[in-house]
Amino acid sequence: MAEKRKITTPDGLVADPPRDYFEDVYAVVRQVPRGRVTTYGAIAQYLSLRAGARMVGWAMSSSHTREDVPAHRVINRLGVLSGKNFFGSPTRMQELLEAEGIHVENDQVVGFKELLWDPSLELN
DNA sequence: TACCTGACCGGGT
DNA sequence: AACCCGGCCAGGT
Repeated sequence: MAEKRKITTPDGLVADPPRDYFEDVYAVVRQVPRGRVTTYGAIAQYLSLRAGARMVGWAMSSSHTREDVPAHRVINRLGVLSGKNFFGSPTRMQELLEAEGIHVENDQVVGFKELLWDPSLELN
């Protein structure tokens, strides 16, 4: 996993360098265990991304070519499959989750709070 | 340039 | 949970 780093702007503000946090995001997603899920916000918080959870979603939208990134395990804070339209078919994301024993009802992971894998708690 | 939208989120109501 | 709001910032128009 790439080193977390900060840059300082001429204004003296500390910020994340633009754009290159994509790889950091993928590195975290690759560590989400089978049968567990994580959220955009949890990833953003773990990486201290100033850009926030929204840009984690942006990073994920560019991950479709990466077979080694289990993008289906990333859901929103309410347990909803908000990214399902970025998978081949409308049901693909759900099918991938169910293949891991995760139950989905109405585009929402059943019992997602118990299945949540928070990198801030699980990683060092 | 200005405005809009979006795999988002936390806080307030 | 639901709704609204402001904050976040990359791309498109």
